[in-house]
Amino acid sequence: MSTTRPSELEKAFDPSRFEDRWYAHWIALGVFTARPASSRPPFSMVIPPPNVTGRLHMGHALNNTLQDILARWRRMKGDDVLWLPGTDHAGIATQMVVDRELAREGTSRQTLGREAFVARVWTWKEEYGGAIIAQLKRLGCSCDWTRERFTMEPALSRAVREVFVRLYEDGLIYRDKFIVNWCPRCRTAISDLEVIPHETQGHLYTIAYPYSEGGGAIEVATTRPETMLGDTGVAVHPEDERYRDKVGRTVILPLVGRRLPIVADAFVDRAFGTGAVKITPAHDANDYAAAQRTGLPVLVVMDEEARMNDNVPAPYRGLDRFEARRRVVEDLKAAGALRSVKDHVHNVGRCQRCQTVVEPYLSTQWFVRVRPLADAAVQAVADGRVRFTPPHWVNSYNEWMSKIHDWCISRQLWWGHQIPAWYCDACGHVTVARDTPAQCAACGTAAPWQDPDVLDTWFSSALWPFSTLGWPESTPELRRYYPGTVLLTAFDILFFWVARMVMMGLRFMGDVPFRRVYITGLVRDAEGQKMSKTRGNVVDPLELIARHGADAVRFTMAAMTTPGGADLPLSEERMAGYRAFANKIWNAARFVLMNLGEAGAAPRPPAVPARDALTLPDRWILSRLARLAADADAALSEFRFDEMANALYQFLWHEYCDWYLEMAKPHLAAQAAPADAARTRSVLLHVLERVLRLLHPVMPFLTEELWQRLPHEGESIALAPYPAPEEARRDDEAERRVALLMEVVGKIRNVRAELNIDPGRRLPLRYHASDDEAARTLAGARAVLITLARLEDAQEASGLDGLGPAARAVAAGVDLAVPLAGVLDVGSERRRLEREIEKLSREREGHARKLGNADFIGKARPEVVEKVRAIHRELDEKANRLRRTLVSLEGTGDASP
RNA sequence: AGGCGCGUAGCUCAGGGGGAGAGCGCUACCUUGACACGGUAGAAGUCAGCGGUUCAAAUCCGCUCGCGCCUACCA
Repeated sequence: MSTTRPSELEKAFDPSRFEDRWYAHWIALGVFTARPASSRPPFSMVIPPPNVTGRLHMGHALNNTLQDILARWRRMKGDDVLWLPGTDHAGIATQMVVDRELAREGTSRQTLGREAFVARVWTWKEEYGGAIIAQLKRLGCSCDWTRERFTMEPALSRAVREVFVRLYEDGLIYRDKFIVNWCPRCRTAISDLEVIPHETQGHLYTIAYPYSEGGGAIEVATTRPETMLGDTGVAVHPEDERYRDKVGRTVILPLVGRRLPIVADAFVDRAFGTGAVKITPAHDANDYAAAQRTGLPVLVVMDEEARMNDNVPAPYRGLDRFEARRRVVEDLKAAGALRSVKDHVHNVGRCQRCQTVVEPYLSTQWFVRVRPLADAAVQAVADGRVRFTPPHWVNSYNEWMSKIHDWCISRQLWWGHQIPAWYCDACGHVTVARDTPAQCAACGTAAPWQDPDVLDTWFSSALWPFSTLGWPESTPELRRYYPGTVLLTAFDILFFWVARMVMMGLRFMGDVPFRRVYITGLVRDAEGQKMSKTRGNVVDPLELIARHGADAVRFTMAAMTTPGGADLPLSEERMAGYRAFANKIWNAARFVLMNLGEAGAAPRPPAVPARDALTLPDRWILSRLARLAADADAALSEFRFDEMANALYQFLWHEYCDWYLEMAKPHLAAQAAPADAARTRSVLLHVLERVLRLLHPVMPFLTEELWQRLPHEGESIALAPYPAPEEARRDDEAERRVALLMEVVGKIRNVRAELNIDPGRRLPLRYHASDDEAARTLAGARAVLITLARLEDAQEASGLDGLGPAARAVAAGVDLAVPLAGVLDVGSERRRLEREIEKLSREREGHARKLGNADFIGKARPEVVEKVRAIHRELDEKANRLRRTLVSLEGTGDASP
């Protein structure tokens, strides 16, 4: 970095000129690198690992901005921050990407074979997989890139295997034949969470199954008539009078001719449909369970792509399930077995990834027995080892945990952690081991074959908080940074990820993976619609960064984050507003630099004098700064990103720029005393330098660029301390007196605007202060008053009668008059005063009512009563003074046109 | 079917027993040597509705009405 500081900034702020440069600077300095050997308190977070195939979307922009704010804030506060980044291998998504690539080349995964395919995926990952990492850097994320992790790298794969083996040995992982959610397009099992229910207009078909011995038929209802080909029974409720005598008899399955027993099982809802249910054990989870209970046989009638297999009559073999449905319905109709077809709205589960209708399918899979893990995870939240913000998410968490089913973790994919189980053809033994076994653990036969399936990507993500720190080794990092301080993510992966990390952390580390979970809402479009490719309303954060700068994007995310965790409707207008804010700061700094004089060349900021040597505005802005420093820090401590952002916005724009800079101007003018100017510069610089530091966690690039141009100590603002509030600078008197000054200026500006007086015209001011503090304030700030209100002079008078035509106003303890001989329109002035009196009276009314209520006087807290009295007194007194003015105005009509 | 959340200015949202707030937008005026990505002044609200508690309710409680979201094996 250059050590020279150009004294003048470009007129407009242009983030593209410096963002990349400062990011490189931070990396070169090692600002983001955690120091496990440091004696500072650790602060740690793991990034929610984005898919290695992923591109940065607004959700990433939101939660990584918030994490970065915390990381930079804690780092400046002196913590040893570890923000650990990385990506996950995204089994299905990545396999699909490479599948497509192969298809374009006219080949396929099957042609290549497994080993070559996996090698090909790695090649793809090396070439394209890191895109999102570069995008996070564009956002300014201060992750420790020296510790970047990937779920498929050897160390993390080892952790996955270790966990699998231990859970298996503890009986918490088992292999079983069960109905799973099967995606016929992805040709793999998926977990309950990956099935998205879609409300769908379908049909309820009622079909007659004739009794074998004749004498009518039993009617059953179904939404999936093609499954009848796999029926092995009919069930009724054991206490259903209608069917009591039918249990034990048999019916003939239409189109197939198979004889099906009628069984009794309490799962049947007597009120639904006909009260009799066809049982298709291999293609429905409830039916499978019922079949297990009643001993009905199980018949699989579809293949892995959901085409009817050879277990169905010849005409249906090879048909896709939906084609089979049409044919079955047609044939049933022709056979006279179809009794009715009714419109029926029901939920159809679709594959989260490809939208294909999920088929409940009987297959052999690996499962995690989650009940014991879930119970422990619920307990950890109940006793406060993990705290949620906002807290209402605990309800959802608990409810999900209480209804949880075993987790199907095997996937019929090639890209992922292959399941460490080996089968022996000789004796049938299953060997589950950390290392590839040379022989069967039971019979010693050589070379058992490994299960071809891989594990759910979320299985490895669940280990992320400790696998990334070196587990199962007890590394210094693991001992120092586990559990994490905070985990920050959106609510949509609360169950997928957060809940599972808590379970695994408790199981394998004996403690929760993080103390605090901060859950954000989802970023939506400006109309509040969820962003999706199909809607075409996806906003690319990188384009926003290009248009407004990373700092404006980040500030928007922070300012829009609500404490209730509500969704964020993204408004580009608002973002443009925050870019304007960045420009405002840029120009405030520009002003300061332009007025620096030789102080600009000093290596460090000049010291600010003690209170006695300061002007009222100096004392005021320093007091406001002290308050801001305390408020911003407190806000971040409570995850109130919005409050922190708004406090900074308010201070910088409306206090520092609107008032302090303006009040400083007369002190910097050529004719001002050198000492006066020097003191003013010291305050200007001091406040700016500190507020840049307070702002740095949200707007890292802009603050670095400006800070480097000011006199400063250190190599980066990212390494500068977060300013502690300077309690000694708190100054209630200065705040009170400047408030009066602002009120007086406001009144005069109001007079000017409402009486349509040329903004450039300098006005005379006469005032009468009825209390000593007000008199001292106005006299002491005469130059300021003249500048801010554009006056020609400001003179105190013992009374304001006899001035002739003058616009009049009142502030707290001060009467104001702007003599306007020859200009004042008495009619306008009268109307203006009447409006003002009216406003004051309306405000006064509510207070008067309270004071007239004996119960209020008697029961309200005394300080409240006193406050209401004071307000009432002030409003009353102001209104009275204006009324007297109004009366005196009646005598002066000379300037009326 | 259960659960959670939300209805405050035109829009997006803070606030949460004691003078209704912010940003953007809107109106009028203004290129004043930091900034027109700017300045000054202003208009704008039955705090969804009804009832209750309280001296006092936008705020606490109950009900109603709207709107979201999550969970669930209704064939």
